[in-house]
Amino acid sequence: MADTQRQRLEAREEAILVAATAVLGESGVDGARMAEIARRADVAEGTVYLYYKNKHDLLEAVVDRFWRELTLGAIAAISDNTTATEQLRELAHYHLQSLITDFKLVEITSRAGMRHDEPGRQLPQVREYVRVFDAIMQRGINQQEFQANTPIWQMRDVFYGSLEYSARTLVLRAQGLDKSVVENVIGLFNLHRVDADSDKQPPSASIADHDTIIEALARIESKLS
Amino acid sequence: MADTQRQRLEAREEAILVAATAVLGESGVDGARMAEIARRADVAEGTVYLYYKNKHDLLEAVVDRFWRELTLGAIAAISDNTTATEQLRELAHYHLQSLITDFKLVEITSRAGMRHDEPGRQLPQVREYVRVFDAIMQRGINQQEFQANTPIWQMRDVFYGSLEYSARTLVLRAQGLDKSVVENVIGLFNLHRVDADSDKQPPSASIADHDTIIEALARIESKLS
DNA sequence: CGCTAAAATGATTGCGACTCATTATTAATG
DNA sequence: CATTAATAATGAGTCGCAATCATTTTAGCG
Repeated sequence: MADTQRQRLEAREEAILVAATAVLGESGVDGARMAEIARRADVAEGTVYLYYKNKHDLLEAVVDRFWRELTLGAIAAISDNTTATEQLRELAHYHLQSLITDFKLVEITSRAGMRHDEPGRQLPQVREYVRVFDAIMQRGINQQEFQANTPIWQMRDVFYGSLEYSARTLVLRAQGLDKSVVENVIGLFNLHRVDADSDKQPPSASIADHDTIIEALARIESKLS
Repeated sequence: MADTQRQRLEAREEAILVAATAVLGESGVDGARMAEIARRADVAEGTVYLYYKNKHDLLEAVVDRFWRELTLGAIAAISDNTTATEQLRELAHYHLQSLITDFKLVEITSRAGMRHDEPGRQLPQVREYVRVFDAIMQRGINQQEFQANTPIWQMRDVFYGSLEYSARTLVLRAQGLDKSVVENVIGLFNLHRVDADSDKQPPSASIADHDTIIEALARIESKLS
């Protein structure tokens, strides 16, 4: 049947993509050999080029899929009936965890977006991914949970920038996910609320996380009145 | 004279580095040809390899010099007799401006640090550069201008992460430096302004208890709205 | 000068991405 | 089924470029 034929083609394309993801993850972009990818996908080297124009194209496809799945995961990780702040916390936690787990693919991503003629370029699927943040933030602003005095794009850059740099640090130190990072980043967006109550802010603690608790209590307390 | 000889060698090395910086900036890492670099430095292709082991080595040297100069610029950009907050503002301004101006070299930097075996790796000179932030922040904490409840490395990641992402956005939109970004980032650090009476606090509970508390607080908070 | 070591050269090599003439497979048709 | 056209797959061969190295040039010194 024509249907089976089509499925076989899709299966081949998929096999190549899977093989490419594995090899790129293991060896990095420069270390990855097209011959090795073809071998693992169980196709001839020339066949790869029937499905992907060149190595960079294949790289983009791998990265694209990664972020598409990450987007789905992010949406799934967010509870429906909760505050924007809590959703932001869930997103931050999911994002940081993902970055740490697949940091190599994150690095490869920046590689895929590099074109000497168009600096700073982001892949479409990455742009799609960050919309998750935008949606939460917009809702938080609409419901006056967040203040709208800073443009969303700036908050987005703070959010993703902080988390990526934090992930890099944690990966570098071979630490796992550090929840205090998440709380710290979330805290950045509660700035103004906490500030309003700052006159009764207690002295600092020697342990960083301690303040996280105090701040959460402050937020809760402010909501009760 | 031996002195003249040495100077000639250094001049050659310098010429190669300058040529490499130009070509890499114009064509990107993959687009840059060693032959072109040699040509511009007015040496034979083989000569380049007397000074730099290979292309990646040359790339690292270019990036290394860039960040060394940036470090000097940052130190110069900071006033001596002012508050830590103001110094932070000056640093943020200088950093963002530099990132925008030389964004290509920033992208190339991440490329230079990529090694498939050691993810997240940062070049030594970049590590040196971020010390400028650390010094300011440490002083701010010592003088109780900032609170010490968040580890410096987390603040550093917030600072540089936010600014790099913001720079990317601004470059992408072909906007120039946006001072509101600087103010926004600085604002993040005024969050935890210290109150006059910051004294000792008892150490926190065990990690297990701590996480339980955080999660319980999150649940409670989410139910309040 | 002549001699030696250091420096520079560029033709040559090796590797790996990509091509393309050839072969194999599938679908269509009588 | 046999025949044929169209589509898919192959892998030996091409080509571009980083890196090498046998050869030549230059510098230092008595």
